[in-house]
Amino acid sequence: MQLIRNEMEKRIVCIVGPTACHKTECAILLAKRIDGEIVSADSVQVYRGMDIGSAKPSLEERQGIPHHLIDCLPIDTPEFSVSQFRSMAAEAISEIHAKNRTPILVGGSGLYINALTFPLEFAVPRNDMVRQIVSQEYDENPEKAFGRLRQNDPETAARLHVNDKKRVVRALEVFDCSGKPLSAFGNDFQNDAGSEPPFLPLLFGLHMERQRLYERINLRVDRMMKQGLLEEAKRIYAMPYDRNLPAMCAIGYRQLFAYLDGESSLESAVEKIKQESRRYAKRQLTWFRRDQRILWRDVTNFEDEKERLLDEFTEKTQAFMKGTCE
RNA sequence: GCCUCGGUAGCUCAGCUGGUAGAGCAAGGGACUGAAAAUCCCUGUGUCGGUGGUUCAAGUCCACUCUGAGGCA
Repeated sequence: MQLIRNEMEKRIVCIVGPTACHKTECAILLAKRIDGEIVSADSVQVYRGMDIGSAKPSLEERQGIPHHLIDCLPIDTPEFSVSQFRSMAAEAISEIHAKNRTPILVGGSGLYINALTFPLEFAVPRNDMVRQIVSQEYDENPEKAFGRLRQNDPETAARLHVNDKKRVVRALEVFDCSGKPLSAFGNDFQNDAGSEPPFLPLLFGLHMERQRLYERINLRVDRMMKQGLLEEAKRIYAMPYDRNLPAMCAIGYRQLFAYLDGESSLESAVEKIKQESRRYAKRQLTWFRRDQRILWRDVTNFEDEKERLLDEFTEKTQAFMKGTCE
């Protein structure tokens, strides 16, 4: 009995997909129908002050539905990462469960979704000192550094490319800190090794015709500019933040900072934002496409079909939460 | 009407004296384990404007033709 109860408490609904694909609206509509609360899985919406560029839903758009993991960090947070996201999101989800409501995890940061739905360990915390040493080692001779990885962690080396500095350095950092290869931590989200994931997800994926998606992205960027994205970027630009902070690299802001630096025209910065957003959407699709758990729905004609779509999502969610699905 | 220079990948263009075409950008696909809106890898067949001709062989030479830009009358 206790077992079943715990099982129930681990269930969450997820809505994933590329940027500008109606995830936000869909999640809010679903939340209203099933008495849910929304947990954002978005690596930029966590930052306060990055509202327009990260496409945060306004209070009005949220329609009274509680949103978690939005606006919970200042921009100059140097070390926010997946594992912190996971513990904060896990806490939010538990609170929602405790209220007997349904958590709806929605967002486009694929790794964040996986951190909550696959048994990833993140066992070895980041170590800046070691990372710096290894990074230097890599800069001096990438081939040699990669050779050392191949020797100590052939499995991870086989997965990575020499040029992928971030990952090669991180893998060596893990080895140097723990004495164990990264691959020995045995968490693999392609075919999990049998250990328990933090939560049991029902995954809905939204997609649409590529051309339509790109149109929507372009239009949304234009709308953001009208809503004052430049002013928002200026406000952040005026602060003495380190340009290498994760938040400062976000699409929309980075390109406008380049404009404010005098490196490009405003027009070309806006074009760049659109292009980078389109490429981002493509990468998101690549990420989510390989996830066999996702139930995909075409939302090319979202406006016409949303009632029917929501009916289906509602029904599937209710069955899933009761445990009669699967 | 005449002269000149163009028309080659989605775009901008290379292609020497004939041997069935290649760069940049765009685009597409993939990877992803404490930076993930980040980071990295892979991918170039296209009526060489059209028709005919010369040639063993034509993007390349010739003729005609369509079309764009500029110049001269």
